[in-house]
Amino acid sequence: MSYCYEFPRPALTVDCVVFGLDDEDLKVLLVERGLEPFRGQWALPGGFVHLDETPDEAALRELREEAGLIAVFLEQLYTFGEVARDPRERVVTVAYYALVKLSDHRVQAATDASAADWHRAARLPPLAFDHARIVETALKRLQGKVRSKPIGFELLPPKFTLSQLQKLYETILARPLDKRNFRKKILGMDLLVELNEVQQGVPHRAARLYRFDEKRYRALRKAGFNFEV
Amino acid sequence: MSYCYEFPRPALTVDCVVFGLDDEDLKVLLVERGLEPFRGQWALPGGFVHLDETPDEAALRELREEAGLIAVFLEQLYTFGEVARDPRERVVTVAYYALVKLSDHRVQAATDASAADWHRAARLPPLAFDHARIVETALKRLQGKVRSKPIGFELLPPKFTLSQLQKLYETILARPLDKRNFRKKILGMDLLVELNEVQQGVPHRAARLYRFDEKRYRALRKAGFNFEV
DNA sequence: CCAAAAGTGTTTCACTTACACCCATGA
DNA sequence: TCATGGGTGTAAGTGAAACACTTTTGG
Repeated sequence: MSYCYEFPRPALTVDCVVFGLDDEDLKVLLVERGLEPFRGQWALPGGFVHLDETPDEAALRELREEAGLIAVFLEQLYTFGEVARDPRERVVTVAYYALVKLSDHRVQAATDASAADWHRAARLPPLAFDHARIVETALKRLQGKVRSKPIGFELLPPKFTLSQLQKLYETILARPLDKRNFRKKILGMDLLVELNEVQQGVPHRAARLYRFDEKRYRALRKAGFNFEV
Repeated sequence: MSYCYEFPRPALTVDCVVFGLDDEDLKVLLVERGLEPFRGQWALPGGFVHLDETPDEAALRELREEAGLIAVFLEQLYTFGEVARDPRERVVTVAYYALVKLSDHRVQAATDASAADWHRAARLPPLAFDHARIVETALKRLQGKVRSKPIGFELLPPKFTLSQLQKLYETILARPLDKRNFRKKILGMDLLVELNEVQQGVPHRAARLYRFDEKRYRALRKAGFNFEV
């Protein structure tokens, strides 16, 4: 069976830049290509948009199929449509970026990708297609968004310390922040719940744990509050 | 002749939200549909992405063909891909927004649209497809962008008064601004060149004319300057 | 007791906001 | 001379940035 149209159509795909954060760095999830072109090279997880799904759904599905990831923060990034971005044929891709808690997800390389692994966002290997440019765009977007929306919490475990949070911002924004000013600002927003728990297993004074108060954020935002770091 | 593929493909289109500003209001360019579906209804200018052009190029081409517009500010907005957004078949559209100087462009209704006209952005007629949602998204984006980038000037004639500029921001942001503070802030940015000319043909004191200094903006931006209204 | 990170306030400066009157011009 | 918008400065408040030492804990 084949599908025929009066005019030629570009193929439509999705590609996902999945960010995770570990103790050292901001990471990006890459899969090793099993097929030509760019066989053996690293690429973003992604694939074709089916007729019965939206691009959003296609992105979620690909993340599930290629990396076993579910229920992550996902946002459309940009649509890349250079005529020659795929050497085989005309392919337009809707790019997404996603945030996952690395603490949850040890990635299992899944069915249609031969391997999936996390790479330091700051030092990625050469990527297939125009994926390097997509990652670059995603990083910029993340840097902007993380300052104006509390999406950074998607990268942390549910309970975290203020130092972890600060390090997150320092890592993503690639600049140091003042500890006292940071804590003042964050705590002043009244978005964190102070837990009666402390960090475990550290070889020094244990820090207090906090959690992000999602409901409170929604309430404040309704009342005109604007998150800004 | 027809084009056959192993798997079915969504059609890919572009749609443009073109903003213009006249003495009263922010306007959006709409075309009247000559064909089913939604025949006779207003819609955004747009059309199919050809195989030999990028979505950006397709958007520029459609603007030229449908409205006789050229060389405008154009930026990709978002890709809309709801499965049922077109009742005929699966169509994914890459939406753009554009800014034009209404002073230049009296729109000529062009070839493949039966009519094109400007409508108040705040009170649009019912639109075909999901175009109302696209316009809504474009308006929000414009409101954000106009504050963080000096794109508002694209809506004004090359020479303009500070009152015109202020009115532009008040119109787009839909809130009043303080005259003295506005002038202080804008002039303090050192982005406007004070011309030795004044407004003509007004029945009261003529205001001084300014122009936006594009080169200066690029230089300042390189040096870390951030436009913010 | 030492190393390592946690936790904590104050001052300074820049920027934002609020606010009201006189001026120039054409009709 | 009148109506209409053009043009101007100051004071108060708010938020950002700079900055260093003490505390707690495990090893």
